[in-house]
Amino acid sequence: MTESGELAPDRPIPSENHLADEYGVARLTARRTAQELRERGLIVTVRGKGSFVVEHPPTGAPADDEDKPTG
Amino acid sequence: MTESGELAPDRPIPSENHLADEYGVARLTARRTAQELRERGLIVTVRGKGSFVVEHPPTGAPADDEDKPTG
Amino acid sequence: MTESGELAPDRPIPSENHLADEYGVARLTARRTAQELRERGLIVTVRGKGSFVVEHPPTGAPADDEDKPTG
Amino acid sequence: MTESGELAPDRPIPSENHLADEYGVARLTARRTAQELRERGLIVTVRGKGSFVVEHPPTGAPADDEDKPTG
DNA sequence: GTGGTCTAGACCACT
DNA sequence: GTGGTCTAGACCACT
Repeated sequence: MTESGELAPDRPIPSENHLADEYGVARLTARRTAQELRERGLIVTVRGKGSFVVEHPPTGAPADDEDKPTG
Repeated sequence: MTESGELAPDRPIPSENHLADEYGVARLTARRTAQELRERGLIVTVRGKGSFVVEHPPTGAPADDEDKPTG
Repeated sequence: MTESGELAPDRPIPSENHLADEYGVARLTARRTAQELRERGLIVTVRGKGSFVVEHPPTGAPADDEDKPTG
Repeated sequence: MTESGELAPDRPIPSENHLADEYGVARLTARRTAQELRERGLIVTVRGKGSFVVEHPPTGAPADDEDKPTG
């Protein structure tokens, strides 16, 4: 999983500035990408620290969409 | 008034380092909190000594917002 | 008035990142400088836009230090 | 020169807090030690960064004691 | 051993 | 692509 520059668990992903710089995109674009990964549960973000790959990502239940069943 | 962890007049509040440690935040964040208490007149800060609770804090007139009524 | 690098009214001053880079200081330090100019009424700051020189700055009456003479 | 835990050129020396912790002395004591090394030209200190060992320390001319001869 | 201020660098809110 | 705020951690001023 880490052979071709992919991300490893418990390692910080490159910062928003770095990603923006690296891929020649706007910081907002980098931010949106991180936001999407976060919503999918693939990374967790800590203010002032960075974003980190989660070890066991969920298989399809984003935090914001979950619906507690009444029964 | 001091039974449940509340602050007592003329007693130093926990230091910035202690508060940062206690609440798991950076020292700068703890400093900002102290700064707010200072602006509200609730504590006074002495360099090299600590911050102290004032005995008779203002009842609702922060330095920048005060409005002297005419009547 | 703008010949030797001085600031012009209604023009943004260099960004915090630029100033930090220019003078070799941390961004927080550049921010503190801007904060002082703001408190003196020399610039106004708009989030996401920048800081701008005011046209008619106060002539010497900072909010906290002003002393109305009786005579 | 680096065999028994001694300091290496261009490497930061342990911080004041670390030294104080390591040797069980007060921070003030650690600070005074660093100050003496600084006065002897053995280390240079950068605010917010740390103190660094100089490569070619002077052989006996501390910065504060030097006397410019008039002749 | 406290509060004061700095470096470095991260994400956040907004335009 | 700006200003806002945070983490982490260094030395400084003072008592």
